[in-house]
Amino acid sequence: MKTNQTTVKDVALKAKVSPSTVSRVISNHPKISEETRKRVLKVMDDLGYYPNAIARSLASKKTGTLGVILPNRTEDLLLNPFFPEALRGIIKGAASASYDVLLSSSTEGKSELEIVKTFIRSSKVDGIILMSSKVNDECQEYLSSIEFPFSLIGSPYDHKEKVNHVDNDNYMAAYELTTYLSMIGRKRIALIAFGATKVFKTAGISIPKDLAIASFNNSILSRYSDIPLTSVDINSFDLGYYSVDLLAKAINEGVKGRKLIIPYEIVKRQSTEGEAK
Amino acid sequence: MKTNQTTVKDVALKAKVSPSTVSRVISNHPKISEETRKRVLKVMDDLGYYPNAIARSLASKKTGTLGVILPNRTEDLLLNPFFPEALRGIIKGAASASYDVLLSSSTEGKSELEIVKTFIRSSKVDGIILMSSKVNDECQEYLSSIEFPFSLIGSPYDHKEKVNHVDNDNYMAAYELTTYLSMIGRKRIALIAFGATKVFKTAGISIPKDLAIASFNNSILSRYSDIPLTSVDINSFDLGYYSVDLLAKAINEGVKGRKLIIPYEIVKRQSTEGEAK
DNA sequence: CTGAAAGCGCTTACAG
DNA sequence: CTGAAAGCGCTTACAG
Repeated sequence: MKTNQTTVKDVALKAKVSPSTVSRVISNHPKISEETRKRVLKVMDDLGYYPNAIARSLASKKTGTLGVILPNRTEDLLLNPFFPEALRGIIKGAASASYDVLLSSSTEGKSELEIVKTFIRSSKVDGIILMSSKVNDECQEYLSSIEFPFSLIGSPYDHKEKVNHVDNDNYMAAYELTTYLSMIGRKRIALIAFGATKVFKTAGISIPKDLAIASFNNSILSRYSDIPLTSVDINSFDLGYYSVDLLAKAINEGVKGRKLIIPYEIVKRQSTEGEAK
Repeated sequence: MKTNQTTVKDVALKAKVSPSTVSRVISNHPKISEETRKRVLKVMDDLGYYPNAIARSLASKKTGTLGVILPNRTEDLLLNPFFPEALRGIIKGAASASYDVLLSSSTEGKSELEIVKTFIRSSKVDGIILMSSKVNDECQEYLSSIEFPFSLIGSPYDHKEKVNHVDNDNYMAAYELTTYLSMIGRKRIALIAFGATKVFKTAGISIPKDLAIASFNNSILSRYSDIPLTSVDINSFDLGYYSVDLLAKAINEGVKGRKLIIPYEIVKRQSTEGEAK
């Protein structure tokens, strides 16, 4: 491994300026003459210089990193396309806002709250994204109480007026779905558990003839299921992407209590085809 | 937000020792008397002190962070259970080895190699995990050339003797699967693309009567598919988990070219049931 | 076993 | 527009 990385000092020396000036060029300070900027940039390039992020963090008290806590349960991560998709959105959003993403998940030994606290107390992140809202969520509580920048995917269980969050209009989605089902002549409408299609199949109930089925979240399963399921696509990628947007605003502008509604989309498939018999 | 965090200095003052001693207590230095250790620990607790990870990194040149680069393609992330599962394994392994995980993915603007370089040059990570091996992988090439600690999930495309990697014995798995299929009387065996079951269904070919199908990777789809697919479970979680193990050894002991074989498991399901007709 | 001192590589008021 | 100086919060030889 190569050691002795080149530093601002090396660049300063070779460019015949002070380290302060090099630093200002790095951070795109406006009051640098075009001439010196170019010269410094050239030297940086010649020397293959790249700023040390850790040193920058320590001096500037900004880490350029966002903390994300993943759920610990396998099923959630695997069966639910929300997590990988939202994570993709977060990574993308973070990249476009020049942030890195620090990931963790609760373990046997550590609760989500403990991870959040560790992230913050060790000064590793500028802000935190909570990927799922829970009732009595201690993370929401804690982050609110110390006023640490964070944003939430989902609906805050409390203090809605203070918590930044992105969400779908689930009420409207359910309403629209119900309306659609009743419009095609369906009378009895219920919300059920995944896996139900197999049960119905075993019980000799035909879908969509005897029973129309629709699901939330547009999972891969709804798409590739024996009978493709009508589903509400909640747009997980965007939920993730815009949660970063909100968090960045919370960090940089002190934004609080902002709410962003991500449009959903009802994807009609075979499971609700045709009229009721 | 609370500012002015308590520092080693505060602790030192109150515990009537030097900052050096506090630092040694933090890092569990062996040559500290039990007495002072206890005293310092008590003060740390009283003051709610928590070491600043950034400052530690800068001084010690260790970040306590592992870099992971995710693929950029949606399909991979969603359809392939490997990624979320392996990621879960990585996070778990990292947690148990006291590492954090820094995540990124290539974007339109940035290649995987550029991300790797940025991670390293900005001193943000101690090591890197490559989640998928590619032919002519420039990341493998680069990391090998600068001798930066990394481990690979999959088989190195080159320099096998130098690259730490975890992998399945895919050759053996394919062999075993083929043997199994031929044992149940199947004559013509082929490797096909996902989505094939629908095509066969449409074409009026019955599974497993006319055709037995088996798949690699034990995806959710194979489990919940109309006709559940026999599949090779490659144990993605373990692949992730042990890639961290290997990486930690690379970082701390300079281990190179170590290879770890993760056992696979053939999960027999309906798609290969019964004898050929 | 413990401390004083220097240093990690930046940033940022302050002054000019 | 630029520089000198102090500081961010730790760690680590070195010396005792």
